[in-house]
Amino acid sequence: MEVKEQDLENLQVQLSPEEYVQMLLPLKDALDILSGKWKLQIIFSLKFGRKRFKEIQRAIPGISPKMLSKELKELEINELAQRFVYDTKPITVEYELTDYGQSLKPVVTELYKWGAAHRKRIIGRG
Amino acid sequence: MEVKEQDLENLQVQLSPEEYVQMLLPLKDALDILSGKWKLQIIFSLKFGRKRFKEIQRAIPGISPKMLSKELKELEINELAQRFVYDTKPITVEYELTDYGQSLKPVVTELYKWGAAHRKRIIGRG
DNA sequence: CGGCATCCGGCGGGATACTG
DNA sequence: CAGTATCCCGCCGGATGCCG
Repeated sequence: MEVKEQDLENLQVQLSPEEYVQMLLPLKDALDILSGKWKLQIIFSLKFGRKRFKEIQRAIPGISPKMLSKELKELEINELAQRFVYDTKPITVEYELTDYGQSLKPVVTELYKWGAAHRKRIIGRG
Repeated sequence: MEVKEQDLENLQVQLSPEEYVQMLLPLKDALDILSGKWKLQIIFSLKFGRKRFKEIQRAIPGISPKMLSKELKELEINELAQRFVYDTKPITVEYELTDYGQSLKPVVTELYKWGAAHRKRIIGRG
């Protein structure tokens, strides 16, 4: 089965249970890579250009060096971020989104937009 | 500080560290509600209409009743899903996205699209 | 059927200290 | 600076059983 993207928003056809499961696979793949507290925040913070390790850490309150290191490594493995080492004293390390990582911008942007709308909604109740 | 959405994609202005932190808040809010393995899968499975508890469970391989119940409750608290109980024998319970929950469709769609592209990329390597 | 209560084991991830 | 190593606690979440 193949579901065309333009049909996704308002799909009316009847699908079998197995077809539902099939349709979930791309979403699961994305979540396997991106879910968790930190990864999308890191990607967001790298959207605006190359950053040093400590800059990322400062940009994301609450993340420990251990977590940041682990998450960046996973982003590297999935070819979403790239690591650059400079032999200065002390050592300098920078991270940057790969072209492939840039392809996540629409995802992050949608999430950001929804979060912003949600904030307004919540604050509006005060 | 206020960042206009249309500037988000390719922001060039220099931001202070504090401004970066501020910009992350909407994303954090969204992640607080949506992050984790299951929530977006549940929302995805409800995109196509009202479903019974067991239907959702069948649509999402690997989720236990306990998890599903807990996650649905959290979606309810955040007014993203609504619960309908019917006094049949045995009892029937259905879930449906609220109008507010529907506002997540673009998020889920972007994630789905990215996941689909990622699948192709991975499979293409063999 | 759609849950909740209880038990329990594993590991995610914080805190702290250390290194090239 | 950019991490690693170690310790260790908490809670996430699976398995099972029960209930309206």
